[in-house]
Amino acid sequence: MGHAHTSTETKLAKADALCADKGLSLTPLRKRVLELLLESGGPVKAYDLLAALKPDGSAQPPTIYRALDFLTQAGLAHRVEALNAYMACVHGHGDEIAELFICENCGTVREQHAPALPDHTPEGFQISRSVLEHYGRCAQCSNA
Amino acid sequence: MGHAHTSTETKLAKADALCADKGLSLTPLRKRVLELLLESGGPVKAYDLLAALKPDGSAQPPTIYRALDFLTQAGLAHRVEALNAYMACVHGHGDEIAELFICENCGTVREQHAPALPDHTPEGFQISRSVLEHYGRCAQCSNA
DNA sequence: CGGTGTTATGTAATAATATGACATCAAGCA
DNA sequence: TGCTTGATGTCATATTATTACATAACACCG
Repeated sequence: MGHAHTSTETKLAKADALCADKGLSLTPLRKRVLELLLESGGPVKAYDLLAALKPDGSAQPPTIYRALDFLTQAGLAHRVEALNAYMACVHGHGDEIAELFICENCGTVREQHAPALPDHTPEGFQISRSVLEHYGRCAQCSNA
Repeated sequence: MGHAHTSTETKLAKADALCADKGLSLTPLRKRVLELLLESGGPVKAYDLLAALKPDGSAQPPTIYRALDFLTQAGLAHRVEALNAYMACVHGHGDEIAELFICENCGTVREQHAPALPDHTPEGFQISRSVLEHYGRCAQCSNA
């Protein structure tokens, strides 16, 4: 099978399994939002998802924010803080944090695990969530 | 003098010097905003700054956003991405990035330089700005 | 001195992002 | 059946940020 590009369906199936494991319910709505994120392949704005979900404009903001909350809690999506956007997260990071490289020119995002960030945590501080994002220009756009 | 707590005025003077160096102009308005940030000692929301600036409500949003843009460009303040807030940055980080530890309970933020983050930068990616923020509970609040 | 360009600020309007509150619905189960 | 719980629908509104254009301040040059 190689390591090539996993299909959206496969990823959705994985998400199903993962939710089943954790006792979470990946409802049709939530699954559809995840699918939209996967199809996009990059960060997507909440209101764009909302529009994609119901092109007639009939869906209200809480719909999408709730789905996104669920997906981020479940570890199936990240919020890209500095873009106010969201993206699918296919690889379950265990406790490792996601490290994002975001091209300000073309908008592509490269994601990787950030293994073993050196620890400067103040004595006694309990981390619940970490954000590590880099902005700049990707190789393509640097050359242009 | 010890290393104890540097006064706001001292920090403002430093900011003046720093701007002079770089050929930037720390106007009264910008300086006042920096002062407000310094006085607060923590992250402050844009609209709160706006209110503090002109308690009569006469100041408009662009006023504060422009000042904040200037300060962040000048390296005198950071935007705390995941809070949509801003805080003064007294120590000029050279090229090192700021690492923030943000207590979700009491709202305090501890800032440090993040020396030598291990480099996972994709080949050719040019970083212009990095965000490293940790959310959780500080020592005080963990115990409580 | 007057004109001209540049940077900073003022002001009005509106866009973009996000949440609160309450109603409804569907599934599981006492 | 009726109750409880979790999910979704819907309306209203709060919060955060930008666009566009007007004015002011100030240096520079003729």
